[in-house]
Amino acid sequence: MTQLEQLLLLMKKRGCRITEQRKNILQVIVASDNLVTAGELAAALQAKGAEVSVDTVYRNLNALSDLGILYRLEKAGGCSLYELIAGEHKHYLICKGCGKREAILGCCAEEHLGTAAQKAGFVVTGHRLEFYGYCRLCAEKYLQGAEQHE
Amino acid sequence: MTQLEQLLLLMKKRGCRITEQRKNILQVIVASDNLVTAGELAAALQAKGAEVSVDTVYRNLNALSDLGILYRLEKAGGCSLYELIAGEHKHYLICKGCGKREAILGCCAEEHLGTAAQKAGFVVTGHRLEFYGYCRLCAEKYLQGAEQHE
DNA sequence: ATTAGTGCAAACGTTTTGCAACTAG
DNA sequence: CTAGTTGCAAAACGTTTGCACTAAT
Repeated sequence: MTQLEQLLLLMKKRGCRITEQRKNILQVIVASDNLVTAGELAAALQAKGAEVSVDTVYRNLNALSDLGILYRLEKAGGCSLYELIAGEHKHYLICKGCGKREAILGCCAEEHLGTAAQKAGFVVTGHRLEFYGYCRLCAEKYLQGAEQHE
Repeated sequence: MTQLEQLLLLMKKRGCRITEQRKNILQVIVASDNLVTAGELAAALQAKGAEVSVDTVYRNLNALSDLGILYRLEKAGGCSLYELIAGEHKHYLICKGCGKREAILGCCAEEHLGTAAQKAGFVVTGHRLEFYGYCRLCAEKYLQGAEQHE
């Protein structure tokens, strides 16, 4: 069973109907290394010849997020990233030059939880850790010794 | 010398003119625990009787970010948080119930850098670590044992 | 046949921009 | 004086929503 079939089955189990649009959307997500923005998704669908309106894209991304199938990661400029929750916990290197994302393994954040967070009576439901910078290719173009907190 | 005076001096040094609007904007930021959204800032300015148009607020927030005086933290729904870079490195607990932010001290992210990031030829210029959840008060309202990756 | 899902179009809220008037230096 | 800054208005952007229509079950 392919990953796509698995996802469709999961949606069906949760009471969702399987439409052509949903097949196409999930197919593109899977083909995009399980990580896309709404814009990329819409463009990929169009390139693919699959007619899916923008609002349907958003509605499905939200539905999939609500179902816990996608994880929504808000990004600069309001272009959220949507990632298939494949079970493993990931964080990203995000290139400020070309926008490329690269997953990094492991997570150092859990240790933090024991300390300040719970001490403040705060119930932590999730977290987010991203590194910003320049990938190998973009570093050549942009390197000027500048360093910013971001 | 107050923090406000320091900031104004810093802007002047960078070739910026000191206007009434800028004084007011910086004053509100300092008074807001060095952390505001554009919306909060505009509201606080109005409440204060300082007439500053929205676009001026945004232009200045961006200018201050470009100058490296403010750090812009993008948030869900496009309501960015702007934080004075006071030298110290901070991360936040962000309440999904009331939107309250609470700073947490220390940072575990640096250790991560040595590993995957640089190994991938990635030049890291900054990072971001936030914890999401519910503060003591909101936890009472929202607690249903639900846990989401976010 | 029933109801979830779709496309259209129009709206939303945040943020950005062109332009003419203003003002700090 | 003059370049930087402002306010206005209008637009851009990503995203959401109401509605009638379509299609999956």
